[in-house]
Amino acid sequence: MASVGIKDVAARAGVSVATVSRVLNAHASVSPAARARVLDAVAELGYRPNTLARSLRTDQTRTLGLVISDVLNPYFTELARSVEEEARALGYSIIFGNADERPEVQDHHIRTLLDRRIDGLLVSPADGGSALVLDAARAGTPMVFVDRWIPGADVPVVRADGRGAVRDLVAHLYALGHRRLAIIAGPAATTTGSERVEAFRDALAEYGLDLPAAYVGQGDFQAASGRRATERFLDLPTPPDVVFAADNLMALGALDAVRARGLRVPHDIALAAFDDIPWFVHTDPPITAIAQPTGELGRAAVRALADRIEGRTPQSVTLPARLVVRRSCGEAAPPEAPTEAPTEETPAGRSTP
Amino acid sequence: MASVGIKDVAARAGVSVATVSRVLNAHASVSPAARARVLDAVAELGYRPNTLARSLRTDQTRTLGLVISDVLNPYFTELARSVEEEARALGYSIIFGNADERPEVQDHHIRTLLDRRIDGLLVSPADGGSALVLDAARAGTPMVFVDRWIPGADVPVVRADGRGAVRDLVAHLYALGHRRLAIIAGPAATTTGSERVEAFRDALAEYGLDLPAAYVGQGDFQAASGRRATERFLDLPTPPDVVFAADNLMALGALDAVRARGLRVPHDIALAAFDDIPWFVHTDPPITAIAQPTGELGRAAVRALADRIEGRTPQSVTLPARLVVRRSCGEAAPPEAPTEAPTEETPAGRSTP
DNA sequence: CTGAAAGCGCTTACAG
DNA sequence: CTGAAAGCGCTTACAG
Repeated sequence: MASVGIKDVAARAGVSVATVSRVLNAHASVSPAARARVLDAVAELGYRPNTLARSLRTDQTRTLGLVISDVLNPYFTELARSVEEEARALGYSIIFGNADERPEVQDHHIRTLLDRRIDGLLVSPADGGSALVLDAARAGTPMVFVDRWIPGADVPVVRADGRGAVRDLVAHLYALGHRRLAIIAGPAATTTGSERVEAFRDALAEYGLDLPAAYVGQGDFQAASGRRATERFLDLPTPPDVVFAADNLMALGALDAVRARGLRVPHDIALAAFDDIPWFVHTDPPITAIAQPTGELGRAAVRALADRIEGRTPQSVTLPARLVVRRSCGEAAPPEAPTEAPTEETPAGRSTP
Repeated sequence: MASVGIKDVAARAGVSVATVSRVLNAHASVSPAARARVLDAVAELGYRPNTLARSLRTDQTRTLGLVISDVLNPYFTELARSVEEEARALGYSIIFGNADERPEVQDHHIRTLLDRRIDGLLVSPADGGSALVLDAARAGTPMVFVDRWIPGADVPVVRADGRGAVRDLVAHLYALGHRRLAIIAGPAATTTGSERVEAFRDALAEYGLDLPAAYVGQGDFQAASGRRATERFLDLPTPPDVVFAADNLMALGALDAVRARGLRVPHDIALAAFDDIPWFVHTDPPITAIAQPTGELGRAAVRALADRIEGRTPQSVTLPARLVVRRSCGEAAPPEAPTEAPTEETPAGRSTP
C-alpha cells in the first residue's frame, strides 16, 4: 500500500529526485543515460506521480469542472459526453456536477470544484444569477457558460440560437392550420427558460397570432412540470391546438398527461419539443423537435475555456438550432433514417399570412 | 487571485495556523474565544481550505471514482445520479469516468482516478478482466463492482438478478403463442452480456424451447449493434417471432431496423428489452421491459464502498429485477400510470407447457 | 547535465 | 488550550 514515490524511483535509478522529475516532465536537459535509467525504474516500480502533490506545487490541476443542470436530461448527457471527449483530447480531465435544476445543489458543486482548484469551470446555470458564480468569475476563475448563461457576467457564452428554428416551427404549425399555440416554458430565471418563450411569441406575432398568458405554462424543465402544465391547458375552456414544450423532458410529461386523458397526438392536440432525442423517432407519434448541435456546443465550450486558461482570447460561440419535422403536429412526414442521422428537414415555407 | 490561505486567516485571527486548522477540523480543545476569532476571520476573508494540500497531508480525498460503461445509456445515467446523491449524503464527492464501452477508455479513466488518489472506486467493467482493475484491487484499492463484475476478483458486487424476470418474460411470450425467440446479447466479456443470454436460454429450456445460434445476435450494448443484429434476424429464412434486446439502446436499434423494413411491432415481430426507461411508455408500441431497481443499486454500491473505506465489512448485494408488461409482444396491456411509476405487472402464469 | 534545498498549503504529534 | 516544527510528494530556481 505504501505507494511508490519519486524518492523510490530516484534511489532505484541512482539519481536525484530532481532528475526524475525532469525526465517525467520532459524538462530540458537530461543525459540519455540518466533518462533511460529513470524510465526503467519508473516501469519496474510501476511508479505513478501523485497528482495532488504535483498540483499543489504547480498550481494547476489540468482539470475542468462542468456543472450541468440535469444529468437525466439526454440533452445534457450528450453535452457532458462531448465536453469530456474534447477535454480529454486537449489533455484535461473533467469533473462533473449535476445540479438537478436546484440552485443550492449547483452551488454546492461549484464550491466543491473550486475547492479542488480546477483550472476552469464550464457552467450551465440552473438559476439567473448565482452570487457564487458571479463572484468566482469576478475573482478570475476561468469560466465559460454553455447553453444557458448569466447576463452581466464577463464570461464567454457557447450556445445555440433557436430563433430561426422556432420561426420555422411556427410556420409549420400555421401551415397545418393551427392557430391556438401554447408553450411550456422553463424557469424564467434561466436564459433558455425565457428566450424560448420570447422567440415563440415573436414568431407568433409574425403571423398575427397572440400568446395569451393562459397559453404559457410554467415548467421547470422536468417531466412532472410538463405534465401539470399540460393538464392545465387541457382544462381550459378553449384548450390550445398545439403544445410546444421547451425541453424534451417536459414533452415527456405532456405526453403522459395527454395519454392519461385518453386523448391522442396529434388528433386531439399537437405536440412539439425543444431538443431532439433518438427516441422521438419511435414515439407514438414521432415528435417534431428542434435539434441543437449539442456535440459541437460541448466541444466549442471546452475550446473556449482552454483558450481562456492558456492565455488566449476566448470566443463566444452561437450555433443555429434546426427544426426536424415529424408527425406530432399533424402532417405525415416522409420516412426517416434511423437513429444516428435524423433527417434534415426543409422547414415549411414562411410568408406573411 | 493570490487566494487566501490558512496563514492569512491565522494572522487575521491572531493565532497560529495550527489553531486555525484545529477549529476547521473540529479538533479537540480550542478556547471559545480563539474559535470565535478564527471563524470570524474565515468568514471575513472568505477562506476555503485547499483540498489538494489537505489531501496530500491526510492521504484521503473524500472522493470516490465511478467508472460507468456508457453515459448515454439512461440506465447508467440514472445509476450515476443515485451514486452521486448517496455519496454526497455520506460526505463524499464523485468523479465520473465514461468508458463508452471501450476498455482502453475505461482504463484511461481508472488510471486518472487512481492518480488523483481517490479513496475508492466503483466500477461497472466494460470488459471481462482488465489487468488494471485486477491489479488495483489486489494492491488494496477499495473497490466495489456495480451492475457488471469481474469474476475472480475479491471485490463486493452490487447488482440486479434478472433471472426471475427473464423467466417471467419467457412465460409471457410463451402464453402469447411465441415459439421462436431470439436475443440480442451484450459483449460476452461482460457479465451482463453473458448472463442475460444464459437466463434466457434456461428459461426457454423450461418450455422445451431451443435457442439456436442463429437466434443469438451479438451486440455491444449500443444502438447500432441492435440494428445490425435485428437486420440479420430479419434476413433469416425463418425469422424469429420475438427479439429480446439485452439493453435499452439495442432495443432502440432494433426498432430502427424494424421500421426501416416497413415492418411493425408487434404485428410482424415482437420486441422486449432489458432495462426500462420512461420513454418505453410512449413508444409505438409501448415496450415490454425488465426493470432494474437502479436507484437502489447505486445507493447500495456507495454504502458498500464507504463500508470498505471506513473499515467496516462491505456486503455484496443482489436485488431482483422485475418484468413490466406493455404491448410490444402482442398483448393489450392495461393503461399505465404516467412516467414516474410504471405499473407493476403480474407476470403471466408459469406452468410447464 | 545534475543535485541540494526551498516551498506549495495544509495537518498533527510533540512540548509546553 | 496553544504554537513551533516536521512532513505529505512533488517541482523548480539556484549553483555548480
